[in-house]
Amino acid sequence: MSCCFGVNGGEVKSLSPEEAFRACSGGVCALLGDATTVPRKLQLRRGDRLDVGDKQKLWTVHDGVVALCSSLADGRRQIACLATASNLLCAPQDRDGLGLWVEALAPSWICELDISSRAQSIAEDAALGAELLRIVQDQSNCIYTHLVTLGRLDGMERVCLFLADMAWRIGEHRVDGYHVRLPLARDDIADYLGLNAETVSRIFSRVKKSRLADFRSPTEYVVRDIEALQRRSPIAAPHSPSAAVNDNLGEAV
Amino acid sequence: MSCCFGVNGGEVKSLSPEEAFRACSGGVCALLGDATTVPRKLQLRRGDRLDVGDKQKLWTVHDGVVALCSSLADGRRQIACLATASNLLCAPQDRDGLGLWVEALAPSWICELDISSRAQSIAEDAALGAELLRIVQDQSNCIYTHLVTLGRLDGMERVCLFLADMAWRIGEHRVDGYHVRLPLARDDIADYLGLNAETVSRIFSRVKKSRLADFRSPTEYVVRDIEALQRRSPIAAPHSPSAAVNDNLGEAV
DNA sequence: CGACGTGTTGAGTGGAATCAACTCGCGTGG
DNA sequence: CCACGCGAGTTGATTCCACTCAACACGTCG
Repeated sequence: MSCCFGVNGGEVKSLSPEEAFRACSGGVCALLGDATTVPRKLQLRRGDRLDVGDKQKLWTVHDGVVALCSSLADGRRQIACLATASNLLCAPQDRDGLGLWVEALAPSWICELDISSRAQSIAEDAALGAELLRIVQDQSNCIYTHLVTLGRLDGMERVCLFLADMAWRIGEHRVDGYHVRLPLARDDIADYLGLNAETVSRIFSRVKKSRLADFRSPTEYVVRDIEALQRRSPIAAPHSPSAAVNDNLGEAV
Repeated sequence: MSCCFGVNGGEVKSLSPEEAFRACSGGVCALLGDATTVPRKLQLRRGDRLDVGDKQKLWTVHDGVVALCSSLADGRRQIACLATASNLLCAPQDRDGLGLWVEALAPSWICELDISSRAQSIAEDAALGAELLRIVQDQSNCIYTHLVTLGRLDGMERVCLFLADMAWRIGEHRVDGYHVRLPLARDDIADYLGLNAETVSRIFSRVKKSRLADFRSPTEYVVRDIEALQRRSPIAAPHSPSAAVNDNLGEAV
């Protein structure tokens, strides 16, 4: 079996099936992978896209940031879901008028599993089905929360929620607060939050001025009081400890 | 087993277990219901709410309009998902800071199935798990599309999408076009579309003026050219024939 | 009849988008 | 070494869309 593949022109590290399978032999991959369904381990550069197509696929993010994206005919883009290290991602089915793909927003390592070929197993193996159900539900929860964010929060609330969430997810917790290296560009943040890049930048400035977060550089910020940041948004960050019941952290890998 | 229940003060028709089971013996209810898991058939009035709680529940809408709602502490409400006759509804798990409930937006008949007690069966019965997976995925698709709507469509686009969708779902197709009796109030439409009631009303007026739909009364409109209405939105209506692949119409009941 | 709920319309405001100018860091090449 | 171009981010001026608040229209029901 050949294991070389190109991803929209991106350079993708290729592994032998054995390496790939060994590389990701925990969690879902262990449960779903077998001799015929080998997880593809992919190295993605920022901007690399993976087609969703009509196959049922599953992605495990090992490093970086990967997003579930759609775009309209005129180019408007909306990011529905962000996945960082150890998160799982699964895609809804493509719909008319809605392009749908998975995109790396930063250099990333991910593991792709095409479970279409396992349809038979899923129909027969209850444990497999239950695990898949849990994964789809987790993602559905995540999208649900984000829907409310887009429908009812204003710019400041969305940005504070985002900054707090990123601090929980990828921040380094030191004595003086959470240190975060933002791996996303302003455009990407804007497309995730349903805003535009200039507005995001402006709100970042307001956040800095109000001392809710301290931007050391365009891609680095420090949050001294994450509770205060949280309180600026009426919704709890999906990955905060208090909301951790439903996330899929720690069960992926 | 007692089968009398009150729903937030609403008058709820009570049926004997036998009646209830017989009333909804097709589709999911047949698959999931058994002697111990009897579907509750409920009659709801506009405004009646069903708690989601931490149980895994499933609702089949037989008549009316039922919505999946959340609200923020300050009262802002967002409707994530609308279900009309023969649609299925399942709820994500409740999350911090996000109230979550199922609400009838019009007088409705629904069937509620608490499948928590069947957890064991789900873990063992692959067919059951696969069916549940399909249901959750369908709903996830629906929420996903709506997320993009809220994130990237302007008021006019959202309203035209909504009007076209309702025409497909509950409109009566006559020679002169689709005749629709809107079962939702302006407030509810607004909370679904992430707008406010006055804005919805204003846009309805614009739609009428531009002849995309003809409002005969506040709750009745006729769409002569539904394709033209569709084209005003960059997203296809989830329940239009062209997007029907993913809906759950016809498989419920 | 008047009260009430629901929907419509208008005036004014505010928040985010658009368009444009500018800064900054970085890599390239003269 | 510096000039230059380039991409990313910031900031300002202006516009536009949707929200807020308020008044009014309409149908229903006591």
